[in-house]
Amino acid sequence: MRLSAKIEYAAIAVLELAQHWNSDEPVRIRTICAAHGVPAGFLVQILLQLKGAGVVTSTRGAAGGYQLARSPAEITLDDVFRAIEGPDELITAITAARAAQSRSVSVLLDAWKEVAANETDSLRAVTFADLVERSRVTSNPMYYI
Amino acid sequence: MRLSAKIEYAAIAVLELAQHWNSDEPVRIRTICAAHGVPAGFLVQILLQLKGAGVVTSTRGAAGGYQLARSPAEITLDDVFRAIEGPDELITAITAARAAQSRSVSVLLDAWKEVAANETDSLRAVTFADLVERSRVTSNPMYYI
DNA sequence: TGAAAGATTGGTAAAATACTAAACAATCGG
DNA sequence: CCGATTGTTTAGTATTTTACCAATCTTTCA
Repeated sequence: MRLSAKIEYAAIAVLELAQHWNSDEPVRIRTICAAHGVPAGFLVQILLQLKGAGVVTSTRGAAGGYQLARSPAEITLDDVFRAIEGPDELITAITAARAAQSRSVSVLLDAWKEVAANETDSLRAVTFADLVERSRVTSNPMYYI
Repeated sequence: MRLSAKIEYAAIAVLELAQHWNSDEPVRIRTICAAHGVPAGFLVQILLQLKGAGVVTSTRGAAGGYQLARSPAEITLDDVFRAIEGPDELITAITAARAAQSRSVSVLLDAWKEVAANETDSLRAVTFADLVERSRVTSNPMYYI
């Protein structure tokens, strides 16, 4: 389980948007950067990718910004992961290429696939509504509206 | 779940050694390369790393080579993973650094850790004895002594 | 002693990562 | 309609990681 900075920032950004889900006003990139110290230029790319994957929507112009494309309950860590990393496939490229030649390597390939499937399951198990809820129930001196 | 070529080769090599577990003779690098098309120079490094992690042992000199350090039943995919990638920690470096400042990010950190723990569990669930066994029970026209 | 194996060191080309910068386009308040 | 404010797009780049190769050294056994 290796997380790139890009994915970590993406999750932080989506979580921030999830906390503003009740508000109608879109959240500006600048706001997210200020809140979590994410490099602004980098976040631009990340949000564009999330938008391309249908996770967030954007509003242009003054008073513009980003919002979640759907309810936080319908967005999982897996959605963010796939938006940034692309599909789960072709990751075991070397093993897959040799599986046809060797019975034992093909068994190994199946094992890797099983592990990957498990990972997807546990990423799907976590919604951003969960995360928002968890951060509320624990004692927290800070409020958002 | 991203697998580097290094990890894939490592797993293939360990599996090859697992299949020779009954034999007393160590397996040469050249043999593994010939069997699975692993780049020889690269495999040298990989086996050294596996040796450093205590997964394999080596015998120098003529008729030397590599062997598993313990029974295939006691070696899991997780062992290979950790040997190559290092410990599971500090992978969520960015999120971890910001967790102290923000309640919500700290909740996110916990979620990432949970996913990582699940991955470790499923990697630990697969032993190389399992893999050898699976490759035997399925119909296979090729034999290894 | 000399061939055959691993051990160690040092490199390196290519790709990925983690950004930065700048010009562009859309929106809205006045 | 103007201009400030926001997102959009494209291009570039420094750094790091990846995936190796090569050469030299050390150990072992016949």
